[in-house]
Amino acid sequence: MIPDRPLEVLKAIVRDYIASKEPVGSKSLVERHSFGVSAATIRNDMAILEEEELIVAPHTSSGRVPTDKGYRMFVDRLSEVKPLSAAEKVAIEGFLSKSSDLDETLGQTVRLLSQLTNQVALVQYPSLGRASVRHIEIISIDDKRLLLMLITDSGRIQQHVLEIPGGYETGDVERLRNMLNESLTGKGLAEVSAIAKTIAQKATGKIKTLAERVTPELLALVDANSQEKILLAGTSNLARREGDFPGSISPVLEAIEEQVVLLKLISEMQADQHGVSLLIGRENSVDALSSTSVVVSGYENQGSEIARVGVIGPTRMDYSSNIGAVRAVARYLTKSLGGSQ
Amino acid sequence: MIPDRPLEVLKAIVRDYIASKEPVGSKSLVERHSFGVSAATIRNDMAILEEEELIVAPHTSSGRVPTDKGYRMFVDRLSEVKPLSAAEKVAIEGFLSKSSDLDETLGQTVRLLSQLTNQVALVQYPSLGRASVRHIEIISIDDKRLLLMLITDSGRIQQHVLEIPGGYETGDVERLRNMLNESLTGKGLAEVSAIAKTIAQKATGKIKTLAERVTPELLALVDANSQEKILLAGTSNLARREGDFPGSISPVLEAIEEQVVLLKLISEMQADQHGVSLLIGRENSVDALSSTSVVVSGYENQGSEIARVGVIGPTRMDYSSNIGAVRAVARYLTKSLGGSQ
DNA sequence: ATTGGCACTCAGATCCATTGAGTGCTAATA
DNA sequence: TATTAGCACTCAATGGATCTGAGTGCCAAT
Repeated sequence: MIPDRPLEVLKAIVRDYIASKEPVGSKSLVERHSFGVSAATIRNDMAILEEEELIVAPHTSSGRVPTDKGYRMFVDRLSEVKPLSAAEKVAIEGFLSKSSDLDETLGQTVRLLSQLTNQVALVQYPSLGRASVRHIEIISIDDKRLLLMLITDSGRIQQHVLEIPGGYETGDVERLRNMLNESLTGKGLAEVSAIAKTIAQKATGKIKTLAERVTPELLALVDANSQEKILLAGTSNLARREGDFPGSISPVLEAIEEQVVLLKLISEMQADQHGVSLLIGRENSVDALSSTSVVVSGYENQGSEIARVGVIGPTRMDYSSNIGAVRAVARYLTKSLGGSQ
Repeated sequence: MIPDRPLEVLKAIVRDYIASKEPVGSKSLVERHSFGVSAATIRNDMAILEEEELIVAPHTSSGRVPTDKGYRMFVDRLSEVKPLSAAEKVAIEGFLSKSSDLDETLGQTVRLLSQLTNQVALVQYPSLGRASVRHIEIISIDDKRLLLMLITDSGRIQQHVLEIPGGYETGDVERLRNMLNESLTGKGLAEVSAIAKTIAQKATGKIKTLAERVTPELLALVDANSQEKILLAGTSNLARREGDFPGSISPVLEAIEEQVVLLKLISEMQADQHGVSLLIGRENSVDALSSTSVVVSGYENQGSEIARVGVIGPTRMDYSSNIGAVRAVARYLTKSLGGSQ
């Protein structure tokens, strides 16, 4: 319904605004781009865009600035994902091919992504919800303490130290471990709860009391710790973009530090056609983040999405590049996990 | 050499400046404090302080502001550590008595400290350097991968997943584990390198090749990963103090994100009489941190300091409270570790 | 050693005129 | 009907100019 040229104008406005931080006016627009029409015509087009709430003027008779809706239109219909440069690809390959350890891989990924985009990068740990048990380990640290570990098929390792009354021998612990592994390996985390209880019942004597001490902790690992977890990097990149935030950046930083909020945000996002999903400005429900945009993509293991990775930055960000970088990093991460997990 | 009253004046200047953010002048000084002398006399005293470079005037004929040297004098000779309120003590007790898991304890500690002080809090992981091996664990994740773990007597757990050629049985792995534990448990980390090599030599057949694969990784855990590690919390507290930094806060945030720099900083600090040590402003060598101060204290396990905990904030901070909070948290942390490690 | 008095300084607030990028509208044009 | 040139108008930003007041340094008197 909106004719073509006005849309082209919108595209130009978004690009110029991203580049210059200044509201862009009709004159500078015809100078920088060759529309083949006069500034007056562009002004007419801009009137249409303003009518549609795609752009807005910060004050009467100043240049225009894209609205959230304008950015949305831009990314959905007007922009192309910018492919990474060769150098960037090399950087990614080099970074991610190093390790087979999940913690390290994710840590590197998030740092890489923040460098690539100059934004705050985030990566979500594979959620325990859909994972299954690969291995359970119980280690005697000394006669009064055990280290309980849960390794899932996504490679995530959870551990917890717990205290027990003395008097157990290595054999006891080992027997319990074997029992747990036999019945739980391969099972989905959701099933662990029920199964673990029957184990505690089946056991006898010393082992039973030990099992009664251990299984609640195991459930706690599955349950309480199945709270998702997020890794952040490059927080200072936000501060560098200080001018892009009205007032102070401190509420923004606070909101980002609040993992729960972030997690809710990124898990509710639905991937679009590119496998990348984004929230622009007030599209998210967190007030403090009303002038930020979030770009995330899922990464996979064994063919299904296990968690998400992305960046968060000012609404006025370079969407083309950031979408490209997030998508690429997500792919490489998937590849890197698939190779070794 | 500096008479008493001028020092009292310095004390008042520091306090007023911390409270008001405004350079403080002679008149407001006599109003707020009862020195029993006139403003003119205070001015004379201030001239002495300025002579000694303890205070400075931002511009001719404005109020005075403490210099780094002035703050130093204040904390060393003029201020008392402010004891925590009862409520704060309760908060600390409640927080730290929960868990016996090192990761959790440190994570809680750093968040607690940042809330208590409204500053950026940091806690250093127990350094591996002085620690000894409590336990080594090798777990078969599947037939091609092992999880190698190193648990030290400070409670720190390091882990790494490594790939091995197939064809090993559980027994092989177990045997190697036992060998490693027998020779390494209780040994200092510095000795691990030498001992591990002899083990690889002593072993035979399958075990030998396995050992040859595993020991380098074990050394890597000890060595490369004995890079110290720091946990941060409350970064947004810095942003809230934005006005306290000349120019932008972003270089400050960058410097703080740079763990290496921070680590160097806090490990070089020497504890003073209170068990707390601090760097004020340019006393530290990092340029970006020239308008921040760092307050740290060591925490102990088995009677000797294993790492440090503290806060970092603007030079214009409330030293009395922050020193109190850091000291208290360090003590409780020591207690908490002593109880369960 | 302390004080009242006084001239002096200077950052910051307030006011005002100027500037210029940018707009909306209208009437002419293709 | 779409485009354009022209023009009056708006308003943020800029740059003096002026005023104000907190604060100083110094000196002579106590």
